Amino acid sequence: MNKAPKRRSLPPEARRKSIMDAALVVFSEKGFANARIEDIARHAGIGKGTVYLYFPDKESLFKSLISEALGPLLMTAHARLEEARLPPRETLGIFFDLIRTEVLGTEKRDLVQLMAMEMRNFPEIAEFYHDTIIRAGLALILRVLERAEARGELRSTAVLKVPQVIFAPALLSVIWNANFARYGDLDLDAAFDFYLDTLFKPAEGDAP
Amino acid sequence: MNKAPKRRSLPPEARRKSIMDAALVVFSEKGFANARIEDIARHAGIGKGTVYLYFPDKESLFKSLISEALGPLLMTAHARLEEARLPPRETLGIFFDLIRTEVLGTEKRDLVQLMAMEMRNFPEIAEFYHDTIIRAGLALILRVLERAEARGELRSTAVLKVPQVIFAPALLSVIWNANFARYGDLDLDAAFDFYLDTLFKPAEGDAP
Amino acid sequence: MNKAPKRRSLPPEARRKSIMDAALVVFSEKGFANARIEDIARHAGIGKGTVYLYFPDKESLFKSLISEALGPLLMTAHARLEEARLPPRETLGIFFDLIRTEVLGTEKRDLVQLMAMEMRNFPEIAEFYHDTIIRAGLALILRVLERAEARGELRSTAVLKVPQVIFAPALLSVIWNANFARYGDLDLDAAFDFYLDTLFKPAEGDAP
Amino acid sequence: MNKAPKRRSLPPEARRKSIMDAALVVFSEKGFANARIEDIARHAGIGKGTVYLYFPDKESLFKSLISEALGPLLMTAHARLEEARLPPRETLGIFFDLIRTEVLGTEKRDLVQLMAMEMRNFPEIAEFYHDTIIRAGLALILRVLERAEARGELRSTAVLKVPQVIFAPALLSVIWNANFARYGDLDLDAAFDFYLDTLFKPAEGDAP
DNA sequence: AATGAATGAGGATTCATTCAT
DNA sequence: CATGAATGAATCCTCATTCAT
Repeated sequence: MNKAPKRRSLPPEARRKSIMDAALVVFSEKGFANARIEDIARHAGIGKGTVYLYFPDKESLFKSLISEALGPLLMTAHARLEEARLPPRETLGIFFDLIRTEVLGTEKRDLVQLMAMEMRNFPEIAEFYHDTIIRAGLALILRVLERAEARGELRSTAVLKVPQVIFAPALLSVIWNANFARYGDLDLDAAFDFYLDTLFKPAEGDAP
Repeated sequence: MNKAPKRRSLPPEARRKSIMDAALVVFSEKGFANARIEDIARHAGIGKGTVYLYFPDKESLFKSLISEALGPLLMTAHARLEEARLPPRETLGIFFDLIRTEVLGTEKRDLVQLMAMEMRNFPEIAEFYHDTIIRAGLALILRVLERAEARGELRSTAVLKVPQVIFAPALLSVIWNANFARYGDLDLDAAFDFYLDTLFKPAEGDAP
Repeated sequence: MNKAPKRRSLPPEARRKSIMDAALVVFSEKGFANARIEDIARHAGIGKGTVYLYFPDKESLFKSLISEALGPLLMTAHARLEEARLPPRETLGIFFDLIRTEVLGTEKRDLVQLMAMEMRNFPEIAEFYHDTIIRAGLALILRVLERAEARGELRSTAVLKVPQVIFAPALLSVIWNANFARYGDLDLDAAFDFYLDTLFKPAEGDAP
Repeated sequence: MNKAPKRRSLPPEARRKSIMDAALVVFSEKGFANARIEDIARHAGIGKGTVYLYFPDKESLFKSLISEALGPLLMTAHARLEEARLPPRETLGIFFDLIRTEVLGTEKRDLVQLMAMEMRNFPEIAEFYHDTIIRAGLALILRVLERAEARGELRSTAVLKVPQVIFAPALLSVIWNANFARYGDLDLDAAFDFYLDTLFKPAEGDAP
């Protein structure tokens, strides 16, 4: 005569994943402070208490979300860009494509937006993100730019002092779409094209 | 049923201002949700209840902060840029200077950061900001870019489809400095130089 | 060069009265707990602090209101009823008339309603009211009823055990009109007629 | 960011009931405005927050209290009086008995007192109460009185214009006992007897 | 393991009261 | 005398967290 039919579906790792998926949705929509654990649980189709079997508290859930999802990001990029020894312009083109398809085109976009919103409140996240992703990403980009400079293809050396600016359009896009989508989307392709068009001189030997 | 010490002082407008100043500090540091009215009051050197003599509630205080400080921003820019019929590149240079000195160099920087953080939670603010500042700002920039294009000075016409990208470095700077300042400031001058260098062709008749 | 034009109109006793008038209005409308001192002050056309020059606190104001207005009530009645040695039925008729014109027809009606509402929260008021008004009023009525009984005019001696019931229609009227006036007023005249018609037998020697 | 002991126990409907019981006690004692949710919780032997699991806010709790307890009141009366086609005097006698045993003799008495106190502040309650109870009650009584009149048993037809007066002794009793019990209870039996004795003529054919 | 009822710390807001002007 | 800006105690309500089932 069992009364509570105790669901027992997902294996633990999958359950953990489904909670993080739900958390991404809810945190993205409301921000950390306004997201209620109960909402996340409901989204994941589980009870409130269950969340605490997988994460010690709300903050941990949030931090896990950020680090586990954004961590692997650069791996791919790095590998793919380093191996192919393409001309800088093509390399950057591929990089932009990666950003577009691997981040902005997926729900990871929401994570980036979340980070921009909440980093201020979670310095450890900022630190983790900086040490793990930013630093490596900037180094990666910087190497490409320096190669371009070495080949005399860089139109302005100023960019070597702010490699971060390469990420500006992506950041802009995330923030714009999160807040102003209803007034018209931002044309990300145009933004990337603009960068590619202006950053590099035409390939050697092209028309003057 | 209460006691109550006392303290008379500031004229009402000054008091209101001092509350908004304190609010900017506290909201910037903690974000809207984590800022306690009592903190703001203490920062302003007044009692909790006094805040409510000047603002009906926490949200109003926040919104007033945003709208009263950012509202007048574009006025100046617009006036100054339109009157001076300078070449596009110079015009944009002045514009960047304005951003640097009037926004990023002042505490308004914190407001922009606050907006980027909280707009998601306050759609009315996003709307107000879009209608009041963004739209006008984009139109302003677009006119400059189109003038440049008409003069054949634009290196890539792609930017005409995303005038927002002109603001990307400023946004990046705000977010970077808010979160990663301790890892080294972002070189905003270099970013602006980079834009100016690559956006425009050398003036007509210059050396090839 | 005076800046504040310091009003200085009413003499102190009149000022005190005007505050109590305002208090009656506001307390009646909102009840003690929901009435704000500031509302009362505004009603009286004075500043908030001025109220405290005449009453030490909100509760005192309320109590003064009750006791000073209801206190003198019975004086009149007593005097008028005792002196005129009319038959009981006429005496009670006059008494009902007094209630109608001196209480229910004036703003004192609101005071009675206020009392019915707030006595529970102010036992001292209940005590004062009981000792000052109720006891005397019941004694007065009881004497009339006993005179009627002595003359063999009382239809039921049960009323001698609950003289309070003589006041029931007045109380009912106050509460009904305070809460249900919009659904139609209560016919107070009919209620008093009903009492007079049923309480007493027809005068001695009348037709069977 | 919180701790939390525990305690499991009552089934939900019982828990809800226990909160309403506690609420009746506390609201009756202090009135709506002065009752603290925490007091009610403590009375019910539960934590503050638990109240909010069963009622969205203080006002809802109060309104539920009123409507759920007083709503069913008339059902009984109506049924019992209509079915038994007794003479008017007996019918009214039964009605008074019902009031005495079903209302004044139970804690519902406190509810009536609460209503008399708070209706002013909650017009919706007044409306609900009027539409649900009062109207039906008055119609019920009126029918009895009219039957009496048709049978020539009514001593004064004035009562047909204020059937509310039939409830006056009950109301008086509630208010008296709530406020002046310590000075001696009101003799409710005498009051009802008085009404029954005077309202109706002796049954037809009795001695003159 | 999973649940959700129960808890109480935390923070927004109100308003009686004081007192500098 | 009069004023109303300033104060902070008091209370409602939310929601992260716990734990009996």
